[in-house]
Amino acid sequence: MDLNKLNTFYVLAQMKSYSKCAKKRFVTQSAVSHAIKTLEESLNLTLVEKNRKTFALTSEGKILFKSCQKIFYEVEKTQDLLMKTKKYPELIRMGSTVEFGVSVLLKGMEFFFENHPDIHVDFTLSHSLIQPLLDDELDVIIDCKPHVRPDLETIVLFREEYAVIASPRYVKKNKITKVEDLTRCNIFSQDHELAWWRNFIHALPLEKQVIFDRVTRINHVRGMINAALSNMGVGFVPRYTVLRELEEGSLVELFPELDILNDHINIYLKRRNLALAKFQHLIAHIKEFRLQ
Amino acid sequence: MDLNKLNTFYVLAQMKSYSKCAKKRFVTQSAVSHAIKTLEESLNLTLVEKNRKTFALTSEGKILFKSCQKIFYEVEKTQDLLMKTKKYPELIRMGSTVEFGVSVLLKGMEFFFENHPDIHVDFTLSHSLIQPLLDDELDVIIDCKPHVRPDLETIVLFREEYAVIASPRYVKKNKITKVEDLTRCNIFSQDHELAWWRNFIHALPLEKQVIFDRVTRINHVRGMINAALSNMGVGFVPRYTVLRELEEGSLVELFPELDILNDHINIYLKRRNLALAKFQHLIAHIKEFRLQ
DNA sequence: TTTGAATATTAATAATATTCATATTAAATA
DNA sequence: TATTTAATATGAATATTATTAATATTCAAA
Repeated sequence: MDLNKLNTFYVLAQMKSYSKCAKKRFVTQSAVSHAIKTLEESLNLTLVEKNRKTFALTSEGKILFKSCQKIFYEVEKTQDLLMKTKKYPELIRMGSTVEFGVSVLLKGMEFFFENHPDIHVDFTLSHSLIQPLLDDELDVIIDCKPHVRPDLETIVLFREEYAVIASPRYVKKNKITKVEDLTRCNIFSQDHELAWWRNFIHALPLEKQVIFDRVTRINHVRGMINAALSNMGVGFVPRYTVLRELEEGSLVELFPELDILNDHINIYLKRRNLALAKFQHLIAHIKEFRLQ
Repeated sequence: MDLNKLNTFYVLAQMKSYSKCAKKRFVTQSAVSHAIKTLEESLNLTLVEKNRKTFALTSEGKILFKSCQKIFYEVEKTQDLLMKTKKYPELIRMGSTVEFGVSVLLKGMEFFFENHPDIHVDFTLSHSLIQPLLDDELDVIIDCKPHVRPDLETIVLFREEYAVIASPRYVKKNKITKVEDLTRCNIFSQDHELAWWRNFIHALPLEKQVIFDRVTRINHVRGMINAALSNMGVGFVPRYTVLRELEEGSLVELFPELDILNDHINIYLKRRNLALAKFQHLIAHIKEFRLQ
C-alpha cells in the first residue's frame, strides 16, 4: 500500500471532491484521479462509489477512511513533535495532575526557566497521565496514583496531606464535633462510591467507620473547595490546595488530630531517560522547590 | 514528509543496517541510502548517527522511530482490517467481557453461524471494551459497565444476577448463617477496595453494612470460583457463571433472600450501525438465545 | 598498511507521477 | 429530446522521482 496515495485518498474523502482535493494538494484533478485509480487497483478494491453523481465512499472506502483518520493523526502528531524538538532540542513534555499543576507546579517553575533557558517544558495537566507516559507522549509525570512498571523510575516527591474541610458557618449550623456527625452532612466526593474518602475512612477505628448517606459528586478539587466555601457541605481535599482558605479562616479543618494515611505524590519517568541532564535538572528543581 | 521514505527509515531503524533494510524492502542498499538522505534533507535533520562504524540513531532519529512505531502499527492494523473485510464483506468485530464471552456468548453463537453463513464474527474478550468501540476497532460490545454517549445505542440484554458463593464445607467450618459472619471469612474481590462487592454491600440495611478485613484479590471470575471450590473463602460472582456448581452442590449460594442491586448487561454499538442488517441479525440472535 | 565490510556517491536508467488535452458521464436546463 | 454544464476519467506525452550499477569512501580490525 502506497502511503502517499493513501494520503491523497484521505484528503479526497475529506474534501468529497476530486478537484478540491487536487487544489489542496497543489496538483491537477487528473493526478488525483490517477492516484485513486492506482490505489484502488493495488488494493483490488473500489473505494469511491461510481455510478453516482454525488461523491460517496463505498463501505470499504468508509472503513479505510476511518483507519486513515488514526494513521494521519499519528503522522500529524509526529510532525508537530519533530518541529518542536527541532525548535527546542531540550524539550521536556511534562504531565501532572490538574490540582498539583495549577496549585504548585506552574507557580514553582519560574526559577527553573531562568536557570535553564535552553530547556523547554510543555505542560499537560490531566487526570490520565500514565498511558501517555508509557506511550512516550509525555516524558515526565507527577501523579498521586501508584504505578509500578519495570521500565519506570519512581521518585517520591512528598506525601500529599489531605484535610477534611468545611466553612465555619456550616460546621456551626450542623454542630459537627465528632466523626459520626458527618453522616448528617453533605459530603463532597470525586465519586459516588466514596473511593475518594477511602484514606479518611481507613483512618477511623473499625467500629467508627461511617457510612455517608448524602454524597454529592464533584469531579474537581477546586469545585469542592468552592462548594465548601458556599456552606454546602464537607470536602476532603489535598491540604496544599486550601492553605490560603485555612489561614484566612474561610474554611476550617475538621478532625486534624486524625492520622490519615496520605497519598504519595511521585515523579515518574522512563528509566532510560533518568540519566539525561535535562531530566536531572528538572527533578532536582522540583524536589527543591517542594522543600520550601 | 514522504511516508514511503519514512517507512524505509522505520525498517532501517529496526534492522540497524542499510543492507539488511535493503534486502527486506527488495531494493539495493544504494536505494536505501538515497531514501534516507532525501528524508533527512526534507526534514532538515540528521536521523542516523554519522562518524561511526556501528549503526545508531541520533536523538531526533530515536524520537522519530518511536513515532513511527505508532504510525506503522496503525497502518498494519488498517491493512489487516482491509484484508479481513475483503475476505468477509459482512464482518462484525464483536467485544464482550471475558466472563460473558466464555460462559454464554461463544456457546450461543453456533446457531447464528448456521443461519448466517455470510456473516463473519471476530470476538475480542477483554475488560476494556468501550474505547475500542469508540475508536471503531470494535463494532458491537457486550458490557456490564454503563456507558452513555450521544453516538452510542444501548440495548438492554439482561440483568446480571450476582450470587454470594462458597463451598458447603467452608460454610460449615466457618458457621456462616448471618451476613456479619462474613467479617470472619476470607473474601474474594477483583480489587482490594471492594468496589466489586459494592452491589452486595448496598443491599444491606445501613446498620448492617459490613467491613471486610480479609480480602483476597483475584482478578478473574473463574479464579474466584475455583478458589471457592477449594474451600478458600467466599466469592461474589455473576450467577450464570456458577449454575452448574450450584446445581451439583459443590457450591452453595449464601443469603439468596437478599435483594441485590444487579448490574445490567447491555449491548452497545454506534448509532449509525444500528440500521445495518448484519447487526440487526446479530442483536436479534443474542436477545433470543438469552431468553432460553 | 592492508583488507573487508558497510555505507555513500555519481551518472545512467527505470519507474512513477503529473500534466495537457480531451473524452466521458450524468444531471440539470432549455 | 437535445443541449449545457460541472465533475471526473482517460491516454499519451512529459516531468519527476526512485532505483540501479559501478565505484568511491570510510573506518575498524588484522
